[in-house]
Amino acid sequence: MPELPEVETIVRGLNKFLLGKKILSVDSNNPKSFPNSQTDVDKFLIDSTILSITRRGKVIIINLTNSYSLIIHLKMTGQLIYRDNESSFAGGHPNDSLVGSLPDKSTRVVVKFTDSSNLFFNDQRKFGWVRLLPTIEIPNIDFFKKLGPEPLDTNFNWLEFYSRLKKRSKSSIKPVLLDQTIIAGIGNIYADESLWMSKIHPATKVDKLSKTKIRNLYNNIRIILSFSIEKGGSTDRNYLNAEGKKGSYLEFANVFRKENQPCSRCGTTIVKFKLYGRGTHICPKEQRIIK
DNA sequence: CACTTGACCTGTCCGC
DNA sequence: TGCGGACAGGTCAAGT
Repeated sequence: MPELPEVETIVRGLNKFLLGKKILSVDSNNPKSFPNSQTDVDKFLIDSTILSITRRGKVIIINLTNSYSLIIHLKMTGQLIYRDNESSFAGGHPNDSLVGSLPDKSTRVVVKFTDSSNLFFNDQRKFGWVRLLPTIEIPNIDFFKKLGPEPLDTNFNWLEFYSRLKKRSKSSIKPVLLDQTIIAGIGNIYADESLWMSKIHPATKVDKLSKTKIRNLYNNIRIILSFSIEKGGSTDRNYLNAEGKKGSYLEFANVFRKENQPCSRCGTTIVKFKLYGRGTHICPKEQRIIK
């Protein structure tokens, strides 16, 4: 589900609400969603305080005052929703949200704070997870050790993007963009959107792309991710921000979920097909495979 | 090794 | 209305 802009939006929201809150309890009904034991919870979570909340790729990191952290991967359908008390959901337009009162049947983990506010981890498909780690060990876990650079980092320049892509010169560009070890944070929506903007067919082999094309793709990835953050991310089905509200990027999307609609640049009908198991959207006129 | 497919889950939608 | 199948924003593991 959530890609970089959605996760970034959630992290910004959590930073508004959670800093300085003290944990009263953590409960889970599914060991896959939260594998740590009650002993760990008692020892490392109860009475600790939220120090900071950050993001790396699509992973959320909640740092606690006792040198432990909660790391959270939302995968396809995960949500992290803050409620300051049970009645707070009464406000807000129904169209702004996809959830009613919490917890509900998709709730996998509940973090209660001493001021009676709650953080709910909802996850329909149970792919996502929350886990507790010593803060200092985070960079050492496999996922983070292998994770590629942040596309919006000011130190990440197009030449680095170019050299990282070249490590996969024989494979198609789309699965390379989705490979988190090459570049962090891009998922199916923003891969399709950036390839459309760059007029590149997603099945084009990396070694068929010119330096100019790759530089252009690098620029477009950064433009699209930044723009989506401004719009609060994309709500396709399940995504909600920390306040339980939708993002509006898809109203501005050019190809994702736009099949059978005209291309905004040339009017050709947008086509959807399956590529390496992922739904893929292109303008068939402008995005051609270079042989 | 590098690429590709299936598995992990639940829910919804679409066609018959 | 019921039922089967396809599909869904992500990653792994296991094939080839």
